[in-house]
Amino acid sequence: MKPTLQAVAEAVGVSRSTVSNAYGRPDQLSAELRQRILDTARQMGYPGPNPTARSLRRGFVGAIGVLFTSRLSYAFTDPFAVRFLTGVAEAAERYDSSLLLVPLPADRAGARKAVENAAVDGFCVYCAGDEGGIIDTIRGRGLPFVTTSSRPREGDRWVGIDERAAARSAAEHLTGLGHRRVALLGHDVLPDAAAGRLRVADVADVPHPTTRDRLAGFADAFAAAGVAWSDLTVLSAPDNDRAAGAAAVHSLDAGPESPTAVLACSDVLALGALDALRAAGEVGRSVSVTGFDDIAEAAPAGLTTVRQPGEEKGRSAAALLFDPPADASTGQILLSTTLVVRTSTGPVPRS
Amino acid sequence: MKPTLQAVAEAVGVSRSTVSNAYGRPDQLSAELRQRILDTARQMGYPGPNPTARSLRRGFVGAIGVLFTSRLSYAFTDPFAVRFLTGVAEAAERYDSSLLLVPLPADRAGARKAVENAAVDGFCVYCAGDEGGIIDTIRGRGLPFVTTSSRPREGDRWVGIDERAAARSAAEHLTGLGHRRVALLGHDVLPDAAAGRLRVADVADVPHPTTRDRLAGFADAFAAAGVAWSDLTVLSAPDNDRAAGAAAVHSLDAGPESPTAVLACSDVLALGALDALRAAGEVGRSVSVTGFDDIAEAAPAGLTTVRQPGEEKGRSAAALLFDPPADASTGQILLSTTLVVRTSTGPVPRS
DNA sequence: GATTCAGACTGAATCGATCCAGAAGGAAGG
DNA sequence: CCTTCCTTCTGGATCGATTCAGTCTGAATC
Repeated sequence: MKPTLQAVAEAVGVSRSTVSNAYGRPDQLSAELRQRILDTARQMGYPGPNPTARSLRRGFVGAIGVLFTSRLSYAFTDPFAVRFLTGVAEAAERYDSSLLLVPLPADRAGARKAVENAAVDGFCVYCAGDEGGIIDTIRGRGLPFVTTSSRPREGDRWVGIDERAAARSAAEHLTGLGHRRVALLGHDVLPDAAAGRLRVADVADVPHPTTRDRLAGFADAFAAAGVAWSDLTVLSAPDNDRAAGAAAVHSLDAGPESPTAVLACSDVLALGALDALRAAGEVGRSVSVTGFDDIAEAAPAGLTTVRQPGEEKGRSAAALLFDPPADASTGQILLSTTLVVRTSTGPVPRS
Repeated sequence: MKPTLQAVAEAVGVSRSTVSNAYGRPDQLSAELRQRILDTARQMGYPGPNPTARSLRRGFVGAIGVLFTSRLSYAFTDPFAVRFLTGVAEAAERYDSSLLLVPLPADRAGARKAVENAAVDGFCVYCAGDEGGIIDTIRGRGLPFVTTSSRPREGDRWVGIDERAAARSAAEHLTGLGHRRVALLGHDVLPDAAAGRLRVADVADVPHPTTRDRLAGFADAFAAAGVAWSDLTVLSAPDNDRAAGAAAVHSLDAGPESPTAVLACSDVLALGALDALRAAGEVGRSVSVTGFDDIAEAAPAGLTTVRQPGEEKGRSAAALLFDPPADASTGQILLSTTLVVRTSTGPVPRS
């Protein structure tokens, strides 16, 4: 068993307070005594104050929690999530804080427990529409938190983009090129829905807020161009990855009535769409594709997409947690987006 | 202030133990009383047992630490490190444990402190040759740990590959194709060395164990083919990323005596090498390139490389931590590697 | 010589739970 | 009726530190 601070105190013949001070407040004791304490401590194999006990007494932990809506191990496979995490990590480094990644079990009760048991000073929540009442659980613990969901509650700290306007800009690019018959591709557009083509009565029915907002933004542009929501094809992918995007686009049957463009809610889905179109022989961009995020793979693939600052998002979220704005109304950071036009989009081919 | 367990106990009129049991050991009290306790707790806004206090008393935390040799935010930019982390996360999910990512300050003392202050039950150390005495600090705390460095100490838990043999296989592929004049490309080959071409008297001088072993493996194959270490060109990149790899290869001057192949110690460096060669107009693989790791970008780029199982490495490391082998001698897991031949390598062009 | 003051160190209270030996009460067994 | 045995609940010890109000000592000030 490792010795405790108490044991060191006894060995040196001083009080516990003094040993504690030797570690945490060097100015509270003479240099010689401090050295003597540290020496015997080392010699006894005392590893320094127990972090847990210290946290308990001090009332703070020195770590912030990061919560992902999806399974934790999936989060790492999503390039944009990784960029977010990179930003959070940068901030954590600067503030000398650790990052606690908390896996959330799929069941509501389990997720709740996981959040309640996390020893942290606050939370960064990545892209949750408060599925499973996570946010409420955090609030219940009285811990500060920052979300990146589309719908911040009044007074909550938040960092994000104008999802709807950003999506609209991509769609307007396509309407400008003459596209009217298009497919919208999102992840889990409707709950429990099969993959592939879907009938969605109303955009408001889409449960995931980010997907909903982006689809709505797409729809805005097409409405302005005279295309009704009901005339848009909606494709759903069961996962937010390349393969699922490809599979969804495969479900479209080719033909004179098939879409001239695919607007995806994320780059990974868009890249999948490109894969599928290439496999189907639709070379030379007979079908335009747009993505969202501008991940690293987008540029080499020539994907036209909406760029949002991933690392910046993470950095800002963490910063908002570490030094909270004096005025609560300053707690919402809106980041800007840019449409990046590459080769994956072009005018409607005359058939 | 949030109420404590004590406050709930008083409100219900029972002892603290009973409230504690209501949360942690439902079988220790009647169902009705338990319900009554839980109800008043909820109503009082009691968020459940304080995780830190619980950890202190119980003596375990429910989180494992993950340590990276490099800056934490850099780790996320390295695709192979992310795959490792994905594997660790998978295991953590299965074992209901959280992951504490601890940023290590650059200075030795700071790094030591960071490790000492981490509230965890054990550590996974990614790719450290015990820089800064990290391993010793962990050992000093008496915590279990798993390393992935090339040189495990007797009895330490470890998961990794035979770096030297794996590297040798890549080099043998090239000697088989007739290459004799080649460049070896690694990250920080010598301490404080300038980027680019380097004189390395002996492979043993390379400080980073992984780089050292891989370079040694390359050298083995060439030695067998009659090429001495001193006849090999060594290139050093200041960072382990694509840009640095490209820059290092740029420093080679073209000419009849220039290398016919570049053997990189990682895929990102190799991809950078390809970038540089392409930029220099060396199209049609007049220069062969090999990488190491087989990250996702390797296949689309046609990069010949040594595949090592990234997620598996993380998964095994975490598993080794969560359920330690009964027999200490079983604590070393050697994963296998495969040479994946793609289009980036070919026979020496006849000039 | 009395007073003040700074520096060095101590001790008890505290952080918020969990654990364990044991008490109280009632049911079952002989 | 007395034992034995459960079930249910209690109280105090404990986990390993930090904090803060003091105490003590010796030097400086007037």
